[in-house]
Amino acid sequence: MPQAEQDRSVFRAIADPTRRAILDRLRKGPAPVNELASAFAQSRPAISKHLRILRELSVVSERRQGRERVYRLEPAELKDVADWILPYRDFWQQSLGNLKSYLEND
Amino acid sequence: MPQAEQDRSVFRAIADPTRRAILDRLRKGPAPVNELASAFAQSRPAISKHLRILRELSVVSERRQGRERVYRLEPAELKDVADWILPYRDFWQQSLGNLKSYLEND
DNA sequence: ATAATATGTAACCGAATGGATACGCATTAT
DNA sequence: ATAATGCGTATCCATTCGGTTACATATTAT
Repeated sequence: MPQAEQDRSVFRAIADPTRRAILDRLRKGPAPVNELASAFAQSRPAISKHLRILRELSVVSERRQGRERVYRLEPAELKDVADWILPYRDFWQQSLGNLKSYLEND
Repeated sequence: MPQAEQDRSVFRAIADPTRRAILDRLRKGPAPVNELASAFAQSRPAISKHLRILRELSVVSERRQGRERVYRLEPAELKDVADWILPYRDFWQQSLGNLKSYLEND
């Protein structure tokens, strides 16, 4: 039986906590690899692999500057996540509403 | 060297497309396992395993009803995802703004 | 009582994941 | 010209993942 078709969506990209931390860092502005890697206990090649995944999913872009590679956040693809989560918002707002009326009517 | 500490966050839960589809289905209302499983080509035990992961992360709850187990969406934990994605929204709104002014001023 | 139904779990398996180390290749410094 | 720096890639390895089939257990139907 064939495996489930590879899920190369941005949901996989943000499943890893290291990659989320990289993205969080890049929100403050572009950064070269060594700076990104210095924030983690892992080896630099490990960070390179994470960056590659983020690159391939277009969540970050890279531009060469001298011998450095400066990475920049490209959040457009993250919109898929925001769009997916959106309808669920109604649910926990509704739950909050239920709690509110429960507290008020009791 | 120890492996990365297990990421048992809801981000892992929604990384799998089958689990996202289960959650999407449950937005329409609670459902027993067989009904959930009938939507997929996979075996029922495979779905049971997905449900277990969602259960352990409190993204769904289960109540026994006769010999069925009815699963219900518990979206509170999904708020972590919504909270995480929120600051990125500013970025793509900003990008849209840049595009808009580019189009207008050219 | 027995059979059928609904579902979870155990055991197993191949592929993917995330890490490490070793190496190669540009680019910059000396 | 040579050394040092920055970073990607190749290879390897253990663990996790997502699937399967076989089985166990509880509930309902006959």
